[in-house]
Amino acid sequence: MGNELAILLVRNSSERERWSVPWRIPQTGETLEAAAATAAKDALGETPTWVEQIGAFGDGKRHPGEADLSVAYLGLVPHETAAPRAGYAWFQVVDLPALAPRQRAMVEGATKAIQSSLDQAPIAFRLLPATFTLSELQQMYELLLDKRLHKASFRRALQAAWLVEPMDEWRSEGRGRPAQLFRYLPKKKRRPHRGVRFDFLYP
Amino acid sequence: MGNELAILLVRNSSERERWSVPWRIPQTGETLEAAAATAAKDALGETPTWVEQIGAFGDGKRHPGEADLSVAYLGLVPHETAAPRAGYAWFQVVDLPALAPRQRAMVEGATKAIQSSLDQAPIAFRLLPATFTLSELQQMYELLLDKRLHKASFRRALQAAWLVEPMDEWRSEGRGRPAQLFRYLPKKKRRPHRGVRFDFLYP
DNA sequence: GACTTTAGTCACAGAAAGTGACTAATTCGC
DNA sequence: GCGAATTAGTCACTTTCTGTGACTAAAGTC
Repeated sequence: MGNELAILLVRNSSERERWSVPWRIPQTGETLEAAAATAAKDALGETPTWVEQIGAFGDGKRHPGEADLSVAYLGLVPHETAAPRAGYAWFQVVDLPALAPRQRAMVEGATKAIQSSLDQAPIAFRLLPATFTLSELQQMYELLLDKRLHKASFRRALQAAWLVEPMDEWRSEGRGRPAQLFRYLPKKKRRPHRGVRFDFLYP
Repeated sequence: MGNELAILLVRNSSERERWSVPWRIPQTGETLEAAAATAAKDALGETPTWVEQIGAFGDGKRHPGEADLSVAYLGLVPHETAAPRAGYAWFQVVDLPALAPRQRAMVEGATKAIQSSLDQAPIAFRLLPATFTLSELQQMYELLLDKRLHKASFRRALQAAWLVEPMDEWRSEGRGRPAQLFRYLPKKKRRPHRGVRFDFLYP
C-alpha cells in the first residue's frame, strides 16, 4: 500500500457490505467545492490537497436512498495522511467492492480525470512534499498515470516544461547515490516554452 | 456569419436587454442530457448533433431567478440550421452581451470543452454533411479551435489518424480545382495507430 | 576493494511536426 | 483560346520530439 491509487469509501449504513463514495448535501451558502472538501474532511480528518469537479451524474430514475442528482468531485491526498474515520476504509482502485452504477461511473470519471488533467495542473506536486527527488516525482506520475515512464524521457520532458527547480540539497536514501532535491517552480518564473506532453510510454 | 462560433441565447423575460443561456428544469424521469437536448430543441427546433456535459455550477449564493445549481451542457449544431424561435438570438462568442457570472463561467467552460475534446471525439464530423472536402473539414477545425492550421500538416495528421476515407466523387466549388469528397471513417475500420494531436499551430 | 544499488546523463535512431514550394485542375477576363 | 487567378493536393527538407540503451557517479554492503 502507498504505491497504489486507492479510494476512500464509506460503509452503507443500511446494508451489510455495501460501500459508497463519501457524500454530503451542500448547505445553503456552501459552494459545491466546499461541500466536497467538507465531505472529504469528515472522512479523513483533513482537506485534500487537490479538489476538482468531475461532473454531474443523474439518470432521471429515482433510486432509494439516492439523490436525484450527484455532483462528483475528485479529492486527492498523499498517502502519509491521517487514518480514516470509523465506517470509512481505503480500497485499491484496481480492486473495488461492488458499487451502484452511478457510483461506479463517478469513480471511473475521477480516475480518467486524474490522467487527463495531470499535465495541465500541478496535481503531482500537491501530493509530494515541498521538496522531492525526481525519482519520487516520477513515481508519483507513474502511480497517477498507471504507466511506467522512462527515466531519461521523463527528465527531458520535465526540463522542457520548466516545472521544477533544483535545490542545493541532496538526500541519501540508504543505498545508492544521493538524489538531488527539487521544488515545484512557481508559474511566474517559467520561461516561455511549448506545450508539453506527459504521455511518453514505456514499451 | 457562419464561419464564426456563435451561441444561442434567450432574452431574459424580466429584464430589458438581459440575455441568458437557454435552460430547462429536468422533469422526473428525464436524464440531464435529455433535458439539455430538449432545451436546445425548444430554442432551435432541432436537436444538436453533439451534446456534452460541461459541469455543475453553483456558488452557494441564491440569486433571484436562478436555480441553486446549474448543470451546463454544450450542444453544437451546424450553421445551416433552422432559425431560432422567438426570444432567442445568436451571438458571436467573441462578442457576447453581458451575462451573469455563472452564465459566463458556463460559456467559458463550454468553449474550452470544445477545444479539448475535439481530438477525442468526432465533433467536427457531426457538424459537417456526411461527405465533405478536406478544406471544409480543416475550416471546421479552425473554427472550433480558433486557430489557423497548416494544410499539409493537417492532412498528414488526418492520414495518420485514419479518420476519413476518400470517395470517388469530386465537387467543383466555382473557382479552382475540384475537391475530392471524403467521409468519416467508422471506428471499426480504423487500423491501429498512435494517438494524434490536432494541435499543430500556424506561426 | 569488489559488488550492488540508485541517481543522473548522453547519444543516437526513428518518428513527428513546421513550413514553403511545387504541381494540378478549374473558372474568369479578354 | 490563352494567361491570370484560384483552390486542391502533394512533396521535400528541416527542426524538434521520443524511445531507448548504455554509460558515468556516488553511495552502501560484505
